[in-house]
Amino acid sequence: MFSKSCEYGLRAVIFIAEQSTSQTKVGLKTIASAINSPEAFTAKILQILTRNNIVTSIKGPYGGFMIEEFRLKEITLSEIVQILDGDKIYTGCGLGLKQCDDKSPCPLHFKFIEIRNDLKKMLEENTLHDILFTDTEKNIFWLKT
Amino acid sequence: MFSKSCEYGLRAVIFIAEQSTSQTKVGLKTIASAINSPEAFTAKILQILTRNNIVTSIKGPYGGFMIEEFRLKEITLSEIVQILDGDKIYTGCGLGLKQCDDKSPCPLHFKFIEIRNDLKKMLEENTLHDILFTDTEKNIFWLKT
DNA sequence: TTTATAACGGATAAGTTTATCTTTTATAAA
DNA sequence: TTTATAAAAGATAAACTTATCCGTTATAAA
Repeated sequence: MFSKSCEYGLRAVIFIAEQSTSQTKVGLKTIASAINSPEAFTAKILQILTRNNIVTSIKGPYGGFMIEEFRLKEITLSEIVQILDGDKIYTGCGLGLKQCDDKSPCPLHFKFIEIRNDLKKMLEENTLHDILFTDTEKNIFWLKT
Repeated sequence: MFSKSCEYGLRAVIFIAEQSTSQTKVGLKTIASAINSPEAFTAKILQILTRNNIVTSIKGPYGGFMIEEFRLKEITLSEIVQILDGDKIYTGCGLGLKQCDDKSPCPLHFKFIEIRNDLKKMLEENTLHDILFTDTEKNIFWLKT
């Protein structure tokens, strides 16, 4: 569904968001080991997310990554996916055709948009805050592994 | 969503299916140019689909690819996708976690399976016959381009 | 039986994504 | 101000996907 970059990126952001709720800034090593991702590669992804104002980075000793609290209710999963994977997941034809739309649809077109719109809607509707505070206890598990 | 291989494969199969309804066997060149895909690469994909009994191939002069009529109502999009892309699209976690399931779900788990199940259902419910004979006139367009 | 045709199969190349390494830049604390 | 620390940035490598090339095999028609 998503690229590796995007998967790591989502995991990293969710982890950082979790920590940020207790004002805790986290470093790269901590993040990578928590979400089980390759460190250097994760660093690259975090750079992109920093440039795109999803996370805030602080250099130097006691530095690390964080997300400002008020941002938790603003940032949607959709934004993160768009930054890391572009919008091919939203706009592309299921069969990879360039000239496929409502007017001249491929054989799968209408069946596809339905599902894609659901995905899009889900990603747009869920902010980091939603992810952290729905399901309460369940969603911490993956930090432990 | 799908890999290039899978996109080309789906297009090729749908095209061959279309031609097969009028007992017409089609060659590689015809297929590749009809669906606008690289010839040699498409050949590889058709080999896989032949080995997996999706299409039937006939070698030699007047040879080509076809799908037996009774198979049109048996072959689902799901089968084709599984052969070409495996089942990562059905089974993988949205965040790429290995240990993610109903028992210990990642933060996106339940929101994800819903959409993935819809996709799965759609692919499983649609046979080649369905693709060819719903939407009638609309679905021929892409042969012309 | 020979010839031409078209799919098959193996090897190889190009392109992209994933991943690592090394140097630079910023900054907090001594 | 110096030192240690941690992110940023650039270069490079490994792995995978996409794509092409070429010799082999099967087969229909002459």
